[in-house]
Amino acid sequence: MDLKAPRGTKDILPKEATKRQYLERAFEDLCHRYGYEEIRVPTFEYTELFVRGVGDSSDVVRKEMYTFQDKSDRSLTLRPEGTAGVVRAFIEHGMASWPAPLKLWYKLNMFRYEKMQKGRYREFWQLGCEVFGASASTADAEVIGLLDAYFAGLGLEGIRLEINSIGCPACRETYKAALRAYYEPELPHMCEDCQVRFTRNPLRMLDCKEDSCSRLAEGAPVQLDYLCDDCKEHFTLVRQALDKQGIHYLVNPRIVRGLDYYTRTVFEFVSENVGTQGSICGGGRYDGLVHELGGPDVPAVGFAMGVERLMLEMEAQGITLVEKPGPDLYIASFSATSADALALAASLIRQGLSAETDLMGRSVRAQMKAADRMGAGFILVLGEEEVTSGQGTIRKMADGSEETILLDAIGTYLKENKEGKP
RNA sequence: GUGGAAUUAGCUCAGCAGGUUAGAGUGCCAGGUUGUGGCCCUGGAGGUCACGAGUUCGAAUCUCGUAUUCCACCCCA
Repeated sequence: MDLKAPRGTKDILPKEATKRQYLERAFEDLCHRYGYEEIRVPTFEYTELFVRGVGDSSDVVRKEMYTFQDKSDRSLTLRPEGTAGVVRAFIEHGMASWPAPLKLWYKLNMFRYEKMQKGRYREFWQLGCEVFGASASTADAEVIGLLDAYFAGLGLEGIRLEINSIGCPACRETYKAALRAYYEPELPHMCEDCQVRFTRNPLRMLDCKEDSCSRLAEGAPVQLDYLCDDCKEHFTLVRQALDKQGIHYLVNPRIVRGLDYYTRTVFEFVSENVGTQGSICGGGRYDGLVHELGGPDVPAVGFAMGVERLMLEMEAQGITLVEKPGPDLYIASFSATSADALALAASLIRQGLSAETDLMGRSVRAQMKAADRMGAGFILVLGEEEVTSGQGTIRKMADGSEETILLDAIGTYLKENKEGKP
């Protein structure tokens, strides 16, 4: 083998695909019951979209994008996240004139050029939701509630919800001023990066991992204390709406999301089981993004959840998902009757059942073993006798009981005797 | 981008003070009365010991490089 899947990518083999289908269907079903509709957007966009949307001060844009030139020399980028593309589509198709609110969900693969680690890949999948047009706190609380319901429905426990408010552009300025006032006297003792951050974006000083800087950060003022009245009220109402749904959360004033477009509410669902950082899902409100990308002034809130991390969490909590069910009937045959067996299987499948036959030319004994291994509900040996007489013996694999049956009646018989039917 | 660890059959791993044809479990295939499963028994296929150099009479075992994965930073899903 000299060719491998590219670094950071992986094949999703049938066993894992089955698990993913389960998670995805549960999500889709829940979204539909909440009134969300699916949207699919292109795998790549013009690079400019992400630079303007996600923000050129974010790590994602600065060093993690898969960017390339196409044959007409346009710069394109494989999407590193979903929101920017969805917002672009929202604007491009005039969705602001659609009945509001517009509630969308998506299932998309994302691409980020990063160093590999557990729960971190260069191609990964996200399930997400976006709500456009609703500025009310209940929209924030709805998407969070949807996630809470999703995790609960999967049987997951102990995933911690952390929320914060980072205010609107107006109160963020007030906060930046407070930060600068706090840091200014200490500036000479801080690292070079922070000297630059001080003027460009003091918020990032809070993130600095230099010992001296991080010690200072502990005593730094917190955005929550500098919210304007509107933002403060919004945050209070979000919390109340969460309380009424019985959702537990932790206010974490230190949550600083990695993408630049967030306003007011930001939140994360975190766990100890999915790698160093533990974030399974992140989201928040982004009231300014649609306008910033050239659209009307439409508020929005949403989230994205990492499917691979979700799967790690499921595994860590010991939640096993149902395996692929075996066929309702396995029809064993001989070389002389293999085509008859195939025809019988095809007929049953057209009746809505599942059936398989041997494609390997194996002995009946080997076919029995195969049927058992794949978890077939019933088995029927179809030899020349059976084909001639039009009847055969059907055996229930679970207990070995057998019945003589007309071949024409098998469909009806199986429907009446399948698992789950009395 | 910085540092550390790992890499032997499909999978999980043993082997290594360097020495003839590289092992186990599991999985896979076949057989155990010519038309019958789950247990059990027997046999078989499957590895250029990640790749490439080097040291050596001789390397899966030592050294260096490359790749991949994992872990810690960084950051995010």
